[in-house]
Amino acid sequence: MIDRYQLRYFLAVVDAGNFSRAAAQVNVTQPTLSVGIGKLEKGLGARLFLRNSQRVQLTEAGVRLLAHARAIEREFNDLEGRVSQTRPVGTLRVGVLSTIPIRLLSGLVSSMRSGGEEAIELIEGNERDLVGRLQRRRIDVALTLVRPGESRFAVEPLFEEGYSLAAPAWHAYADAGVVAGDLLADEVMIVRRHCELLSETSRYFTERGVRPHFAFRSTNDERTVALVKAGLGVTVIPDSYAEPGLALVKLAGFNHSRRIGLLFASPELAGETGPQALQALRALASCCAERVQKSAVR
Amino acid sequence: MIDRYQLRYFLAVVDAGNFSRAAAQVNVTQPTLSVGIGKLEKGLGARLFLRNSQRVQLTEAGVRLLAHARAIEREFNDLEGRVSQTRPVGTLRVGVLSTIPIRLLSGLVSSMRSGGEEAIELIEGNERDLVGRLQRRRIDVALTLVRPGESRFAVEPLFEEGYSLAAPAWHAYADAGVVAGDLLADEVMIVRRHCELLSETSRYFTERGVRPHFAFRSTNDERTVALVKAGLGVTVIPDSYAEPGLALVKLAGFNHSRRIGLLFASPELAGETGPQALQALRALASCCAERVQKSAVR
DNA sequence: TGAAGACCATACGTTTCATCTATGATCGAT
DNA sequence: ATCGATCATAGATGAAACGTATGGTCTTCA
Repeated sequence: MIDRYQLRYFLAVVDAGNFSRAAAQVNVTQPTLSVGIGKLEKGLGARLFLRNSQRVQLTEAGVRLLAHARAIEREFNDLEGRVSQTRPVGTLRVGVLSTIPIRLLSGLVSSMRSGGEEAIELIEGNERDLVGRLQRRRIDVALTLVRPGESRFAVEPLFEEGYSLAAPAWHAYADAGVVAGDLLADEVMIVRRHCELLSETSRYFTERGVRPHFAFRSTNDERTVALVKAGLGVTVIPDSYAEPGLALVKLAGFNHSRRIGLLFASPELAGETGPQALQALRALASCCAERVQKSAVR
Repeated sequence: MIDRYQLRYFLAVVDAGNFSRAAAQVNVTQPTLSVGIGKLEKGLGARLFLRNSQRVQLTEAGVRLLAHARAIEREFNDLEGRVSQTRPVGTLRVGVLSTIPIRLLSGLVSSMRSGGEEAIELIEGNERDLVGRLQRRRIDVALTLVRPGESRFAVEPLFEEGYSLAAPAWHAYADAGVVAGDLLADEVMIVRRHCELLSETSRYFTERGVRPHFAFRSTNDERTVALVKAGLGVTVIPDSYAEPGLALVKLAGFNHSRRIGLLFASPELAGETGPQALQALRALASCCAERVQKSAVR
């Protein structure tokens, strides 16, 4: 049965003119889009594109599909816009990367609660998820990773941070500052399954001949931190998770960092316009400034 | 993101008036439909049904969704009907249960090839799949399981068959006729993963204290038969898979059978109307008659 | 009032499949 | 020839759709 995502892929190819750009447009990789179009074609029993070199061209069946596909996508978007519970005006919908500690947002939330009648709504998700929501205007702003070449959205960078090995404060390496990866062969580890650097982290250790035992795998960083403090094991985690009782130690040769910032659904929001938006931005900014300061002091 | 299947569930509930009947209508279980509706509601951020006892009632958001959902489903159906490659008129689209041996269909195909200008098109699928295609008129007739209370489609029963243990012809039990399940403790087995009786089969053996070693798991019955004949192991399979070199032995106490027949997308097809349909039916019927005969001789 | 039945929700395990990474094939251009 | 651009294919993985089992809440009826 034909599914929605296949139509989105199809429309993206029509818009973009080739598979690779289309894949970027819908935030998937090129092979993913390729098999998606393949499934659609098989499902319909008709080729949709002529894959000449240098250009894809709609077949007759493709042209026929196009009208339907556009109609369906428009209707879906309508639906998502209109059926949802009408939120109070002045509500800022903020997407939050799920690998960002909620502690960073407490300040924002409380300042909004005390600061007037504007409301705020938080939506968690991974990077792809959030970008998708931004594109479809389901959120107004996202607190997420900022990639170097970001061109789809207006950006306001907030801070950059590294990753460290997190261990309980009483751990042998707690005060070391830096530790070499290959010394960690006997450490029990905890896997943060949704970490942006999951594959890089595992490569880092395997390259150093370390095959750690994993005591826990979770997508909940707050739980992970609690278990690290309790002594179950150690983990690799962004520096902003620093908190009392948790020691953060740099891993020698693990030189990754991430840039966190705000992505805006519409460029106008990025300016100084919109009282509630402005207020929220300021709150976030000050909040992050604090954090960076703490981290430096650490 | 809202997906097509969720809208189908939603429409089914609106049509059927309660979740259980709706689930039957879209060929899923009630819990499956329940969580599907739940996802849709969470995705929209609004309740769609008031679950009063005895009746579900549309909320305001539900009413708003209804129009969009109907429009989208209509458009999807249109699309599937119109965009597909126009097949030559007179083509009979036959759905075939994937656990039915293709050998049964060879006769049909060759008789169609020699029998005039009518064409035939075969579509494989499991039971749910085929029922879905029938309902959406993507196939004209399905050669599949016939359930006792079938009321959605016109039915033409063809034959009933049991299941047997399939072993190579030189196997110790090959000429036994019947064998007790608990004697098979040391047999290597092959799992037919899409078998309708997979869970019943595994229960049959566990109840008799048999925990077989599985040498192969496949969804391809022709490969399975080939491997059984080659001596890799034994398997439980419908009797119609009988062929030279393969011994079929009844399992004592394993008294399951399946009824195979034709389900028709439209009642008119079930009659004597339609020259090419008629011809195809006769071919199938005679084909199956042959098979039953062979099986009796076995 | 208590047992039974109809109905929906939840928990948990399994399987499917959308997606990823890695790699190959094809074609133009330099 | 080689490189870069493009799409296809293969294999692995993780998310989620789905089924089975079960529990809770009504209504009905003895």
